[in-house]
Amino acid sequence: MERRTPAPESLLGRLRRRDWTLTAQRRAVAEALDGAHVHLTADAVHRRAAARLPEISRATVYNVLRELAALGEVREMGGEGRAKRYDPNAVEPHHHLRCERCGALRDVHPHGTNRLRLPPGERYGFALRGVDVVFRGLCPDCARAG
Amino acid sequence: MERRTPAPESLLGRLRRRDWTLTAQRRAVAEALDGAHVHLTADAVHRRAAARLPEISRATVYNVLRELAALGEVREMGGEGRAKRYDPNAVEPHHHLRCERCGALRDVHPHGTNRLRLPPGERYGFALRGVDVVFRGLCPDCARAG
DNA sequence: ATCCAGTATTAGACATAATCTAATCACCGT
DNA sequence: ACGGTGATTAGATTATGTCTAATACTGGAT
Ligand SMILES: [Mn+2]
Ligand SMILES: [Mn+2]
Ligand SMILES: [Zn+2]
Ligand SMILES: [Zn+2]
Repeated sequence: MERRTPAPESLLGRLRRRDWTLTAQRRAVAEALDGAHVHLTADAVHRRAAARLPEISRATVYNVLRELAALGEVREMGGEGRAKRYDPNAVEPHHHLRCERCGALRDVHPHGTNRLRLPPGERYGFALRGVDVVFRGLCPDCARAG
Repeated sequence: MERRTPAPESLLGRLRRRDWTLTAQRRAVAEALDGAHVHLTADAVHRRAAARLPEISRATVYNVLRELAALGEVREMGGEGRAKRYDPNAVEPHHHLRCERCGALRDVHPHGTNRLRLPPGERYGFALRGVDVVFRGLCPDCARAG
């Protein structure tokens, strides 16, 4: 019998509970972001949001993404040289698997992350807040393409 | 008695052994990069290189950094914020500790990295090439500053 | 030493991602 | 309706990185 975590509440659901004005534009952005394994660029979010709300501006999409990241509701991920990607899955802790060629990201839950320790001599006085693990590789599409 | 790994050969030393034309510009870039815990942006590399060789162009710095990364002599790191950073320490495997506020990076050698495993069901057909571990926190300077 | 072919370097144009600015708009309480 | 607050907007601006086509340099052959 497999243990299943209950499906986490959607981003939009979490936002409704917040004291945060939920405008049409902000709803469109939240809906564009939602889903599993979704790690869109700001530009892709804008395309999706504009499909529902054609007059939404690029500036608003950037504004809203920045605010959601500041609120801790989405995770902003530096795209290894490409555009940043936005991860709506900020509730369930997880790590990532990234294609070195096309930048595609998958959510993963690797074993052994709780064993990671920084030796005392290598803390350099930092106040630690977390650790990110990124597996690198080639996705099936890119492996075929060379 | 502490076990010490022998000091790894410098980037410049490794490059001399390569079949790779070592021009004045390339030497200036390699010297700008060299050192422990050094993770400079392309722009910072250019400033340092230009201090020695004032006529070196931005294009050349970008060209050389790209080539060194392709040769595997420096590691190109997507700098969670904006500009990529270049790590001359490509020989000794290591991971990083990053300040979430100012972006400062230190080299670290955490325990437990060899225990990291991706469950078979989460490989998504990727050909794995490695794993990066980044500890996040606040450096002493930023902790003081708020 | 000179020449040549291939390579490296260069300035500046171009491209892309992201932010900023200042004007306008929408919503809410009165 | 009015006014104030905050959200949205187009477009300018900044930051980072790539590309192009002309020039300079390098190393080998003679
Ligand atoms: Mn994710
Ligand atoms: Mn490093
Ligand atoms: Zn790929
Ligand atoms: Zn810091």
